[in-house]
Amino acid sequence: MTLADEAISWYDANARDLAWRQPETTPWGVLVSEVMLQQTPVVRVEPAWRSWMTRWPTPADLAAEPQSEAVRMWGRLGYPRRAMRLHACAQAIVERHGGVVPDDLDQLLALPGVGTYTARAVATFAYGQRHPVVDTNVRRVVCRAVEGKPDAGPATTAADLVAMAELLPAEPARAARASIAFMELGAIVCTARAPKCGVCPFHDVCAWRQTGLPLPEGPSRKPQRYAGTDRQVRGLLLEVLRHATGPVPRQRLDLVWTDQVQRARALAGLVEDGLVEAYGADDFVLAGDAPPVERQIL
DNA sequence: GAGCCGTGGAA
DNA sequence: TTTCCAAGGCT
Repeated sequence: MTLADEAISWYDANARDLAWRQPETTPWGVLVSEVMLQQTPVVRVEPAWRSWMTRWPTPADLAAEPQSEAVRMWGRLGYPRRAMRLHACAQAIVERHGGVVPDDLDQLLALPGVGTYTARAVATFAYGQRHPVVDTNVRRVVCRAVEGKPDAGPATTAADLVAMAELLPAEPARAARASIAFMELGAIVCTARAPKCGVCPFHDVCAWRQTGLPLPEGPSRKPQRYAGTDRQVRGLLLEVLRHATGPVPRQRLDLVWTDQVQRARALAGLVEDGLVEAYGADDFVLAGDAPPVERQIL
């Protein structure tokens, strides 16, 4: 039994029954799930994914609506630029690919919000192609089981893809299964903290385990604080604009944060990113939300 | 390549 | 309370 075989057997018996894993899920559904799962836990993604797919079952459905609706529907999943890019992605799919999610890796990579991981995930999980799919879970599992190190370094690069490629079965369908199995293993067994080695299918062959589960040496990555940062302020500003039905006066936005300098910087950043638009002299809206100016003046 | 980009739940 | 972490992407 290879590592991949072990992982697949374990996955067959232990995989979570997630909504986007149903056989009827479309490539668009897979793509939406992958974007939503970027840095957001499964438990929060599931209801959002269902709502999203019900409202916009195809890329064309989403592309036909303003970006602001995508950002609203995104709700509090976090990193709302993903909603903006997913909307742009839907438009690109309509314009470049006739509304069909492409199955070519390079064409996927060219889509907004689709990077190395997501492109490979869609090509593999939606189209059954044979590609190494390396996310943070796979990196951690391979790093521990194969290399015997407690945690993978910060950089995910070509080396990670090569390492995983060497573990993949030859047959595409099985290779895809191996990738999802490694991911699942990292998500629910070989977790970042308190790994459940007792139920791990790699228990007897894990290099990390055989060397005594050494702890990570030195300080891990820098703690990325949140409180008091521009990100928090952006979040507060966007939360107001998401719930607005019309242009929001600057004075209303002034209430969310006392530091005027930081507040202005955060708002300017949102505008520059394309999430927010100035409306008239002193109002703001979610980008794409602007009512016709004529109607406003009349 | 380091830093930035949201949010919430668990330890 | 604070810290850490969650299927990354982009500059």
